[in-house]
Amino acid sequence: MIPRSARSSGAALSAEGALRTRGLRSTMPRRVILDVVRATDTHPTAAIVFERVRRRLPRVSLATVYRNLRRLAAEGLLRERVEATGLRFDPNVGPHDHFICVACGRILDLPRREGARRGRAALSRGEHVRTAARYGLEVIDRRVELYGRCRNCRRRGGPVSGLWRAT
Amino acid sequence: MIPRSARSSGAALSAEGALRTRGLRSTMPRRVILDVVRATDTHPTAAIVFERVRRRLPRVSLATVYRNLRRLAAEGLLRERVEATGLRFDPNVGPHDHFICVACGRILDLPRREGARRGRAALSRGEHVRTAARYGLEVIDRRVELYGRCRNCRRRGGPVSGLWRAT
DNA sequence: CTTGGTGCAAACCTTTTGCACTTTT
DNA sequence: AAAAGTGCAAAAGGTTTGCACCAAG
Repeated sequence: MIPRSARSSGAALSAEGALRTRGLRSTMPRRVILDVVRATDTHPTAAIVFERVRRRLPRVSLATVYRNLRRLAAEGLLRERVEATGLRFDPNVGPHDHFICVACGRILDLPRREGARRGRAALSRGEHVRTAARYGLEVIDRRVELYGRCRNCRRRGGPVSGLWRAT
Repeated sequence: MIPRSARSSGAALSAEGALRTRGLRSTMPRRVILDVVRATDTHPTAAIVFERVRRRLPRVSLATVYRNLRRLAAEGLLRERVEATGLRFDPNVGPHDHFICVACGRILDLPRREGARRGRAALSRGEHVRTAARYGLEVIDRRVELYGRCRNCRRRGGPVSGLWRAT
């Protein structure tokens, strides 16, 4: 949905380099964890990341995976998202929204309408921000999720699965 | 933010009546649980609901509170929301968005721009839906959360607390 | 050598489940 | 009387923490 090349701001840097810029020690588990999430476009859970990291480093512990995912998110190298199924991690740290297919469960990244512009100014427009401003609220960030059916599921007329719990 | 009178569609009905309309048995714990959440505008967790229900019915169990909150949400009498801190329950089942103050943690309901209209048609407009349509996605519902500082916190210049984990 | 990171196991918390008993219809 | 709901206790996730050992700067 979002061109791969633009997905992760700073993804141009190797894991090694990205860690350096944040003053984080470059340990083997940490590098692999970051690499694994970056190779992803499905917002993996900690368990999924753990499983994949283990293929490369059979001795890592789940605790290490959690500690690092949290840390990497805190440093802005990943984005953390709370889902009904648990925590998920997104290598795309730029501004974008999500579409969740209620038939197949897939999560798609959606570009922001104002995505072309940069910084705080990008948020000065848009209906939500205007609505909030009317109440004296200062908007810093936002989270938008659309629920529906993706192109494939529409085509094959897939039903809305039980996966769709209220948002 | 949203007038109390319009907060819960169907809130005009007593808990008793609301349960009837869904074919749910009207048991004492169930009525009190619904009443407690309805008396709320802070999206309480199950634990909070449990504590308040217990003041009126000292013998209820946490399991009963969970079972009923879930059931009431499934029947559309409450709305269930997944937060970092756990499940939260919202008596406002009409379409609305949320504003979360990153300084004090308060959650405010925001009316939808198209709130005046009704049904599926209400969603046919808006930037997100248009964006999604461009990708062949059919939008059924959406969840919007704005993060920022509320009027009070702006006034007293409160800092953005550590409460603000990435969304 | 010092600081920070790691593995392991145990602890934690929130949510769910099995079962015998009670209440609603 | 049948069906649905309840309390209790135990189980089940998913995530965090304490601690002794190890590695990076």
